[in-house]
Amino acid sequence: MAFGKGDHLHLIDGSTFIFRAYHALPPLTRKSDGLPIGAVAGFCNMLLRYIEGNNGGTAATHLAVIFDHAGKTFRSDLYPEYKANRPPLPEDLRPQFPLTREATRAFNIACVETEGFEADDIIATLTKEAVAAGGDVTIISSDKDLMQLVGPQVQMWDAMKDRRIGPNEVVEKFGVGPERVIDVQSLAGDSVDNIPGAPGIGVKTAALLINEYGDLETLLARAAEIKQPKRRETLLTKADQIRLSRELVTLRLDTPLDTTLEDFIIRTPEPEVILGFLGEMEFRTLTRRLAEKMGVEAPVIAAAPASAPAVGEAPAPTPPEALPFEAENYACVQDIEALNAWIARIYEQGYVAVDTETTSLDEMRAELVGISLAVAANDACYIPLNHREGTDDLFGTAKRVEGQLDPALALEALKPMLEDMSILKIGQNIKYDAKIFAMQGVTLTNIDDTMLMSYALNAGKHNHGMDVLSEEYLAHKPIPIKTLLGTGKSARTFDTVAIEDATKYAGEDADITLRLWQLLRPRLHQERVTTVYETLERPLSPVLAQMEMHGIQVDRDTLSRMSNAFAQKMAALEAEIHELAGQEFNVGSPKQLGEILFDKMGLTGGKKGKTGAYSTGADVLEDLATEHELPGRVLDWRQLSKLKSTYTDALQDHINPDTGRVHTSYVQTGANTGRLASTDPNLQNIPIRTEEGRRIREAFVAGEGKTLVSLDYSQIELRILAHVANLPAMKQAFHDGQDIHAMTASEMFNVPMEEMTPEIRRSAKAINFGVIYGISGFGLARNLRIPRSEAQAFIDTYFERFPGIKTWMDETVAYAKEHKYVETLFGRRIHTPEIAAKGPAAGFAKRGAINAPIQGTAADVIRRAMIRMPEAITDLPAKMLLQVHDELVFEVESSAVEETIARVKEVMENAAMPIVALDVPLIVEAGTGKNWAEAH
DNA sequence: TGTTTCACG
DNA sequence: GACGTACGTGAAACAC
Repeated sequence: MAFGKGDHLHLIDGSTFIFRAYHALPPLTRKSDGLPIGAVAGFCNMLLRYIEGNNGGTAATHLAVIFDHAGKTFRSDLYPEYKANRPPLPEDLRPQFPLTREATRAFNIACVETEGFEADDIIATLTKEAVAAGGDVTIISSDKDLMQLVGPQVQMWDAMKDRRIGPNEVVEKFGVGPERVIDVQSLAGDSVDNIPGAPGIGVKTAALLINEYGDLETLLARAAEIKQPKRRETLLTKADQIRLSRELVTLRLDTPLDTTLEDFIIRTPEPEVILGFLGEMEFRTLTRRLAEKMGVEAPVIAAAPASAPAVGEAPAPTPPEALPFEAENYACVQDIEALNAWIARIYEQGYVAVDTETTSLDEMRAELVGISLAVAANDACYIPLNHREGTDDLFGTAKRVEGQLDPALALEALKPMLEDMSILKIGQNIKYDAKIFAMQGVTLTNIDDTMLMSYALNAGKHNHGMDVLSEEYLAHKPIPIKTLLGTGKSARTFDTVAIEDATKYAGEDADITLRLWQLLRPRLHQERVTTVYETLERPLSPVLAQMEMHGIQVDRDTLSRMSNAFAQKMAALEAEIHELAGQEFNVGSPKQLGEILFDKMGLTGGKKGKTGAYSTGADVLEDLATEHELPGRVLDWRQLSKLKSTYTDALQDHINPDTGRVHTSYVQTGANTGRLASTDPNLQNIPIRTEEGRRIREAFVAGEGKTLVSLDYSQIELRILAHVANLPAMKQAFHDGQDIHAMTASEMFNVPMEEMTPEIRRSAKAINFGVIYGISGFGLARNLRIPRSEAQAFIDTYFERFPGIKTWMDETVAYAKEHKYVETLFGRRIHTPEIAAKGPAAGFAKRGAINAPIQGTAADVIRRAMIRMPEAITDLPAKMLLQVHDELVFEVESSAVEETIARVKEVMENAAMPIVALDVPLIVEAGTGKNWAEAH
């Protein structure tokens, strides 16, 4: 295809990139052989940033990087002094030039240079060609010499300053439009390039003259008319010099080239090639970043020096030494000199394990008691800040323990290090510590989290708390916190722990964290889950921290009124139940209820399980409701009891007195599939399915002048199923925007869509969900309350009509059996150690293996959306507050609701891209209101 | 501390 | 052939 109208050529001025990179970065050298590579690193970084969208807001169809050729150019022949007073090339830059060419080619970008010409001439020639062909051009450079090329089809883009250069910017710079830039430059000359111009005339005067006379030739011809004697004299006597200058500054439009515009068509980089090159250069961060971008595993690169990691580079952990723990080795930091010495050591090393000790697990109410740091095994310290004497006086003001650093002073000293992007802060569940620090005005940046590493590595194998990890990986049982604080009613808070004990405990926590990091970091690579950790875990942690700290406003009065109403209704029901039972008993006790129902009243039903107690679950009571009035009343009572105790009562206790809001905690490692869990309180199970329960959502409100906006994925798990199991009929239905359950029903029962009844649709819906859960005849039968044989017949029909399902399920189970794990589309691994089990456990493991890739992929999708969200809405008065698996809730200034919805939708619907291109569209639906009931 | 129940996706 | 069973969570109350 010939280059032409509609095409857009981007020309990157390679020299600008190289010099900028060289001067912007410290003189980095390759670890293995000392080769200077700072400019190459910066160059690659800039190319990557360009690829990531720092391109002037215009997408290129064609792209090339243009370089200056080494050696003399035709300009030196014209004027030997041309560029003669340039400073010599730095020694360590010269060997990097060929490497930048190699880098460009490794990115699969065309690379152009021509002997005897400058990059600017090539750019000019290519620009002319592209314009003649009817295309558009963006020149990525800030070089003023290129401004003469700007025109209706040609713009420049200053990538460093993120600034477009069009005709207006040219006028700003030269006082004339692009077409007269050459004339002005010819007069004004250029000291950097050593172009003589007209002595005594600068850009200002030159522009003045050109604007007055129209162009350079006219000016020179009519120079005698100029009033100012000096200017007149100069123009008359230096006309030759000015014309020479014009030749020097005029870019050549006829540079010989052995490539054509078509050669510059955009090409995707080959992962092996570009990652190979970056690996060879030993650019670890860049390799990782690009590998993530391309959705492939980064190759392992030799360890970087532990002493001086490059900016933004996560240093490679040194191999762990199986040293026994020596708690008595931990230092207690009690003066500023000692603290500063630790900070200096951390700067030297480039990374540190951090842990905070506080008075509460609720970060929003916790007070900072102390901080521990570890730089190596057995090399840790504890900084006590707010330890108090154990005994409160009558006013609750216990005395501060002597010999502690002033907290403000200590934090002031630590803050620069904690906020320094070049120092890696390692934590175990570091979201907690980040929030504690945030309350102190310190923003923890550049973090690693051993808990999240374990989650990426081991989801499904074991939990990821420090105790488990320490025993699993370090064969060391940490000091139980119980031994310091006690349990139950007599439990103390950490601030009353003796500093000596606290030092051992806190020092150990930091020590363990550091050792875990040393072990787990390299395993991410070995187990091929670096991408999961880097793209789905590490960046989510700060996003969650922000959401949790914002919290959501909850109206206490609304809840309180509901509680009272529920209490009254419950009392009435209770009396009725006792009446029906003929005796008083604890309605909330399943055991007592079972005895009343089955022993006393003789209703039919069975015992259950190891405890031998009657089962009185909702399904059982619903069946019994046809025989007797009592079970129905109990169901009503239970519903109210649940709503009151779990929601209307408990939520009030969770309203933070300072903020008036409820701050949940998301557990990133809570669900093996990649889903989040929400605790203290759980805001992911606020009622909605019954009208009475749904009203609890009315208590979740937007602030003054704000609106709650809820956006949720429509049928995301079924869409993912359609994609992974490759179900053409279902994919088509999603493309057509059909009612998916009705479509399934129509397909299964041969009922035309127009004749669909709610009853048939309901069955199909149950089967659709059943499939996601690893369908079984028994389960479906119970759910639909139909005979098992009938349920099995449904399933058989389903598998017949959607043949991809069975194949996919079998393949998935086989994969799990072979690998002992399954994967989401994004590479998240969920281990299935039980898959080989015999007996009932086998069924569980099978269904889990089938469900995990679907639920997990959906979880990955919304995670990706959440990670991108802060930047997408950064300029809007909108805050992301809650996540409920397939729903995100925002609080937005009412005037910005529409814009927010548009932006959020965009991010959510495209969240799988570019790593995964689903065969079905992801659709997001939005709702708004003053409260969550209205918004959902 | 373990079990049962039930709220959500 | 029997086992038992829909997937993933958290919180509250009861029972021991």
